[in-house]
Amino acid sequence: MGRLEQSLKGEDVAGRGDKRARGPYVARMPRAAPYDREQALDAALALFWRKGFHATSLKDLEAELAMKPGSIYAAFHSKEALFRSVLDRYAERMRVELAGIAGQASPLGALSGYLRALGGLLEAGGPSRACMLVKTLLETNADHPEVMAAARRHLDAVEGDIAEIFAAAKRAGEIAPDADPARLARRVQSNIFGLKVQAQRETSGAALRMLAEDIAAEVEALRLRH
Amino acid sequence: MGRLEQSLKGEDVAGRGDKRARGPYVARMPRAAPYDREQALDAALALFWRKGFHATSLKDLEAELAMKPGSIYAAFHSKEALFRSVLDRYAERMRVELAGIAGQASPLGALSGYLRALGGLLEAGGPSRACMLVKTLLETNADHPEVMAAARRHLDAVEGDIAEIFAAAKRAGEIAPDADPARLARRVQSNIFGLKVQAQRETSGAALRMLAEDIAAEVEALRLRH
DNA sequence: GGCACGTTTGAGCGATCACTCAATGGGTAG
DNA sequence: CTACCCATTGAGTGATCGCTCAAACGTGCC
Repeated sequence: MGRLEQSLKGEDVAGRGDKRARGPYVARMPRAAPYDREQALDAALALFWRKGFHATSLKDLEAELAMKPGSIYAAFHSKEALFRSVLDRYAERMRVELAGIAGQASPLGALSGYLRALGGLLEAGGPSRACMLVKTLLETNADHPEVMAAARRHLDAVEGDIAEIFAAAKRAGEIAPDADPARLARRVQSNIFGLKVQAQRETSGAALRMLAEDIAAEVEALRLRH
Repeated sequence: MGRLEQSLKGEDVAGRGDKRARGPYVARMPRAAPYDREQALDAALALFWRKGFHATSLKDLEAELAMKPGSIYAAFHSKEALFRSVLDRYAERMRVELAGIAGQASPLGALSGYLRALGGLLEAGGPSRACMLVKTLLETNADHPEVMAAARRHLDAVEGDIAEIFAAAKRAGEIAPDADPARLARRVQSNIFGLKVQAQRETSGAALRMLAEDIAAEVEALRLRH
């Protein structure tokens, strides 16, 4: 189990009470948590994704999570740690999407379909059009090395997932046997980066759909003719 | 003269002394400014480009510009106004680069050469590998609407400049007469966005060069065969 | 009911934020 | 040289930052 999944499983279900050392384990039902950790993380995700790390204050989080500062710190340790948990959550969801593509009968077709669907990004509601990993990569500097490292690690993992799609396409005989999945993956990932930045500009939906169409066509062009 | 150029000319050369209303103009040589405005703007550009708007504090600026807070406010009015001046400066320099391409005998060749050269981004020193306009677009929210609007406006202008390159290529007979410069421009701009984000990840220089090669080849593929 | 336990609370901590203004001092005109 | 003018100074403004902790409180066990 990778670090990513591990942290997503939720570093002990109710992560509080880890400040003082405790005696031997006593079977006792602790008080039911009056907040829903999953729900709180989702709320934090929406907030951080929309506003970014620096522009999100604890006051914002208190309001969005409906938690007092003490509770937030007991549950998540610090603003930065909460952000990292949220970033893990975001990356994991993105990876689940991509893992579904590699499993399809036609990985290449599924990928181009996924890319074409990104053309509708402006219509889809959500905290932000841009990729949270990219936003984090661009706004983070040496002052928060662990956040930056986490973003890079997640981007590497996503790139690997895309490479796996191409590997599957190769196994299915959809693309040339000598194709380089890693290189193709980097190219596709760059295309997604670029498209999502364009979506953040809020240009016309038509322009975005054309762009997605171009990108999807580029992937389809890899398909071998029989 | 566009707003961009106007603001770059430097909203009155020594922008101070505009606080109190003055009497009729008196010909008098003011004291020579003990700081160099151009140099200060360059220093601010490097700092803001590297750290972003939110993560750059006035204290950082005081150190980098070697100016005291009062002087900074007298010269640039506010942190946000200084940032906008700096963003204008950045965009103008980018546009100068692009304008040089459209003027070449082979605009298409010059463009693909420019793109291929982006493969060396990791070796080139500089405040950041990523595009400052994109960084600003992604980190800015409704709290700073004018900054966000400025970033969008500059990105539109840059896209227009790239479209002009394709228009020039069309006039030179390099690409198909029915090619759509606007669509091609958006595609190339997205490619640049994606590549610069990849550069910010600090992946290997070899991978970046391959990516730049792929992007340049895509542009060259538009060339008509004779 | 009463005790023990641990979570939640929220006022408030010191630090830092963007920013101001009375005082300073260097330069020019006469 | 003296007088004046204005750009520069930098200590200090109130607000907000991320964060803490003693007190209040709800829950399960006896």
